[in-house]
Amino acid sequence: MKLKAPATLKQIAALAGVHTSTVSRALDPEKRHLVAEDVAQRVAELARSLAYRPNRVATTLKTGRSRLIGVLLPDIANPVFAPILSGIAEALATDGYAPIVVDAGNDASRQFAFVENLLVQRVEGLILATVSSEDDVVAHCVRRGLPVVLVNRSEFRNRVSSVVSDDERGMLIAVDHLTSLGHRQIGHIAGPRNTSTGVLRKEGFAKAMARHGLKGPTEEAERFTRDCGLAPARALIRKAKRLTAVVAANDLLALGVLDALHEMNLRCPDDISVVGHNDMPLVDLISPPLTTVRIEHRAMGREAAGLLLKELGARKTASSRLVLEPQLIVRGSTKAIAAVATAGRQPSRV
Amino acid sequence: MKLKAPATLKQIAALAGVHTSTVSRALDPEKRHLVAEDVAQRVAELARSLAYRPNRVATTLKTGRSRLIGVLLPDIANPVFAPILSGIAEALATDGYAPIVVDAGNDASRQFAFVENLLVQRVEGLILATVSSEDDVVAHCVRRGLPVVLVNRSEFRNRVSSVVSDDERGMLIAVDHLTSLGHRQIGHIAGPRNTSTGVLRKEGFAKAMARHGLKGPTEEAERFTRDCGLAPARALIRKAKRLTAVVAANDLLALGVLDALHEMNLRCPDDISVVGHNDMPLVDLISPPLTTVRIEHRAMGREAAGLLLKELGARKTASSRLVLEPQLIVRGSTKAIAAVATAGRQPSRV
DNA sequence: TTATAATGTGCAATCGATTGCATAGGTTGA
DNA sequence: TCAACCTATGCAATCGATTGCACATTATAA
Repeated sequence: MKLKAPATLKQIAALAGVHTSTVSRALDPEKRHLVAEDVAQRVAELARSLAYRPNRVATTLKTGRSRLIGVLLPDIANPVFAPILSGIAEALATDGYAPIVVDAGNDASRQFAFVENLLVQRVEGLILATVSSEDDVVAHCVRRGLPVVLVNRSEFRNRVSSVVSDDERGMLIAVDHLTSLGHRQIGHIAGPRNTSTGVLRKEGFAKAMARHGLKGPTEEAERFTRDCGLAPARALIRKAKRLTAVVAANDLLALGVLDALHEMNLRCPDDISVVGHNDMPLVDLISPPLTTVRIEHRAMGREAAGLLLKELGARKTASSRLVLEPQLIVRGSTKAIAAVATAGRQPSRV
Repeated sequence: MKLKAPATLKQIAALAGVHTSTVSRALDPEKRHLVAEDVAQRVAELARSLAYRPNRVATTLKTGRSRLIGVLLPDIANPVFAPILSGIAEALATDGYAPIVVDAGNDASRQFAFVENLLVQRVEGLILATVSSEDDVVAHCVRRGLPVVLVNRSEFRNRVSSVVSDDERGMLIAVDHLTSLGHRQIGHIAGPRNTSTGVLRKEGFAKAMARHGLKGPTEEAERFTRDCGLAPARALIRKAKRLTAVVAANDLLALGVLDALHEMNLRCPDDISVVGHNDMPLVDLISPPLTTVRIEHRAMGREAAGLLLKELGARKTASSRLVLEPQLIVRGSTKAIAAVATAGRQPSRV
């Protein structure tokens, strides 16, 4: 298949009877004033009638600006990334940029390969949703001077900018919600310790509990998946006999908790209340509908893209950190403790 | 921020003491034989030590091949597109291609703008998941000679290649499942009539019913969303008093049906069985777990990308149409009719 | 009127890689 | 020994747009 070749500067120049450089200037809003008004008009008219679009590839070659941004996701199939991506694409589009999306997985060496590939495409910057706490990919980009913004997760060393949810605050409102319902024996299923979200939420949980003079048991999940939530949930419930509530580090882990409860013949929320994190699609539909901490993923993506664009424009920018406010969404998986007591938790526990 | 400039052919040439053209040939597997063995070795060695990567932009400018494929999605946030995208990315990567993803919405004029934007980036082809039955974007691409493959949805005029699920068959297995459970009063919530999936599944439903000598009422949803499923579901249930099952044109609509049942104090599956379509993530988790027709979206994406790559290679290809086999996934939202009768449907309906 | 400044255009190099053509050696055969 | 032929390499144009510099023309000031 052969594309109909689009118009070039040269053709317009020939038709207008001027040099290509004049055409180039006439069509660049920043340089239009260098060109006589009548010529500019004529050229603009011609360009319009020929449906001229500058060849972005040629422009990129000359100027080094590709107007492409690489986006690395750890797992496209994870529903939280869809709105992030959507927000990124939206924000980039306003400046004529477009994202190249890569489903890079969690494996560092594969990620390197993908980053190399993106660099070959001459992306101007990277948005990473993949970082672990000490990320080599980030180090690599910093070394090469490639602008990077982290989204959703962040690094501990603040080498680059990031846009994240306030993880500690998220845990605080979750714990406050539970205590206000009378819960005191609250456990936590933490995310992997090599992710900022895993660590910060765990710390946030501990701090929030401390504010109420409480201390709750914690079990760590290996990864943020439903399956990986099952084992730690079992362990948690078995160890802490008097537990009345569990806060999970994200919704998928919360689903794992529900699986564990089911397995152990415990009811949610009658025996144990459960709180998730993210408010991903469909968690309002499960049984019981999940009480969770909502994160504005779309806004997060938008902000991350905006930040990156800003950094592309600036010569040098201090890395900044944007923290979004989470919001508690109360649904059916949490319930007042009074009810728990009368609902006869002990019997069902043997 | 400034990038450390990567190595160029010229630098390697200088170091190797040969001309750039020799370096170019030495590094191109197809042309390596034109170059003396020792020189080729030396150049390859040098290239490796400098971590040389050809500047794709320059190559594109010269050869016209960008190795980028544009992907137009109607709605990134819809969970079915994640695996499609993932499959596309995977298949493209094997040939060194990468996707540029655009969340183009359903609005035709916006879609045009996005396509223009992609053309400016010199994408070599397009994968559209957006098409409506008579799609102007397709017409536009065909006119410009841009290779296009449709995925998930197709056109009625077979102007371009497509990869879709066998929609009729999907409805057949859904209806067969229900009839085997004893259902005879089965309704259908159809998708929008400007999508192939909407129309074909509706037809498939009618045909499947006819095979059993049945005829079922149908209501059409305006769009494939949970919200848009609510109203037609209400209407359907109100009109067809003796309905015992509903087949929805996709999972989101099925969720709308569940919402409607809930609202009307009907139970699923005890009062009414519900079947969805797509088997999108998490529908196994809702209450009741959704019986649905599974489509291999990932494979669909992979095949579509493969098809496009094949067409890029060929001079001229007849448009082909790849139809994938769907599979019924039986879960908790469907139940034998006998149980329905004894479960006392009439009372709860008053 | 002449020197000076301002304005509008053109020239040509450049970004980095590719490729048809030319050519310098070297080989072969008669 | 010389023509005919290979082989390996270099030369230079090219893709399309951008941009510093130079030049020509006109406007302004003295």
